[in-house]
Amino acid sequence: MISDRQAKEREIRKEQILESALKAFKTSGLEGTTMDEIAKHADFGKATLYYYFSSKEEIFIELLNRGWKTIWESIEPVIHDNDKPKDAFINALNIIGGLVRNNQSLFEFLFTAPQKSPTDLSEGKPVWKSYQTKMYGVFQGLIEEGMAKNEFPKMRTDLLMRAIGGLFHGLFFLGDEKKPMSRETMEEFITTFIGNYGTS
Amino acid sequence: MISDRQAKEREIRKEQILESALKAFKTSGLEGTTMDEIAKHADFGKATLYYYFSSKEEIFIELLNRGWKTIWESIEPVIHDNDKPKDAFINALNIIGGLVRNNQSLFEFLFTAPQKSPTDLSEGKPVWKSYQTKMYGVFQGLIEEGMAKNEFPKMRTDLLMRAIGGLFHGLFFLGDEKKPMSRETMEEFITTFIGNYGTS
DNA sequence: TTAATATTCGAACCCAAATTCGAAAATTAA
DNA sequence: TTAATTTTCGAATTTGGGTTCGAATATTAA
Repeated sequence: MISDRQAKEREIRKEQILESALKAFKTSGLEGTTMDEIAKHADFGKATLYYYFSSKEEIFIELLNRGWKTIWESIEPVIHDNDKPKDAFINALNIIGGLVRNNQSLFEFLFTAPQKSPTDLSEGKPVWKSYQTKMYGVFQGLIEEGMAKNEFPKMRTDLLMRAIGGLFHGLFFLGDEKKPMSRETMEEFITTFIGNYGTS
Repeated sequence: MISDRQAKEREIRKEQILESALKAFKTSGLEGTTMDEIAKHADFGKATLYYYFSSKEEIFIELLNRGWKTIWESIEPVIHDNDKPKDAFINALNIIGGLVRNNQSLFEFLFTAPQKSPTDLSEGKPVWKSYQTKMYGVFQGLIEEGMAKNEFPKMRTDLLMRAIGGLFHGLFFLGDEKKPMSRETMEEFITTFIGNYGTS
């Protein structure tokens, strides 16, 4: 037995825990955060966390899964709305930029944490990885089309990917201030570096 | 009493340990690496590590100190060898690129690890931080000069710094392959994105 | 060869943090 | 109101991993 409302409340509590984990991550890093810390933020007893998640790892996996799902579902529908690959590409970046702006901590976690996860003991690729892979695939495709149409400078696709990825990452996550970056600023930067988008 | 050769041997063993720590870091991340792991790589007993370093933290601090010192000392002498700030800037990047190419793991550690160090319990800024600060200062100066001379696109200095930093980072450290990047490729990329360096 | 010193390491020790237990409290169903 | 179920958490328990101890072993000095 489990009423509809109950399920909803349970979900809310899960989210509360996830947010708390994020706060903790922001100050203590991935390995550094403790269950106590999370519990404190969430205003639950430590033991209660285990009623909702089976382990600390599961909490972070869940954050990754939800986060990457969000990214993918925001990107996917608009990816083919443009004739020009470069437009599609920049739109997609802008969308992600919007998400980041809305929840800086979450996306910093998404883009930073999975680098060195000793978390690879689990079976099979985790869900979030597949979203990430799909996204990279789309971007790579757009770049290749874009190059074919001379909308991008011609260079090794993977390297251009890296460059743009690094650029994006630098804009949002480097530096001390970590102030959110306006859409205009970001767009200006990306286009400045990538080429003359919008000035045709 | 401690003979000259003895001191030298001791230094060699320290380096052996530092290298091992780096290997361990590469697979397990900063918090993830254990003293056992390091000891295994270094082919020493765990306890022996404490004969050479007083703690695990000290090992990584030492890596940071030596690494950033190397960077600074490679950059510093050539930073004023050019009339054009942009030339100086790109030269400096190339120099760092060369270092990275030579010891990818070390520099990945240098540029990645210090993000979230719960290691800030120690007294005063660590030595490496000062080198890092000096380096950023120099780069910032070059960018400002460069902008004044219209060698760089005019935009907020700090943002341009981030962008270039991200670009660099992306080129060397993003992607799965992590193949070293040739000087030519890197130079081509940086100049493609930053402007028309070399094609004047 | 012997004494002093430097180096190594297996075996504790210790502690922080993840996880589990068992029982209370709160909520829902009857 | 009572029984069943869901939720909470304080108090163990366990575990992994950093650090220390004390005794060997190796090296250097005399």
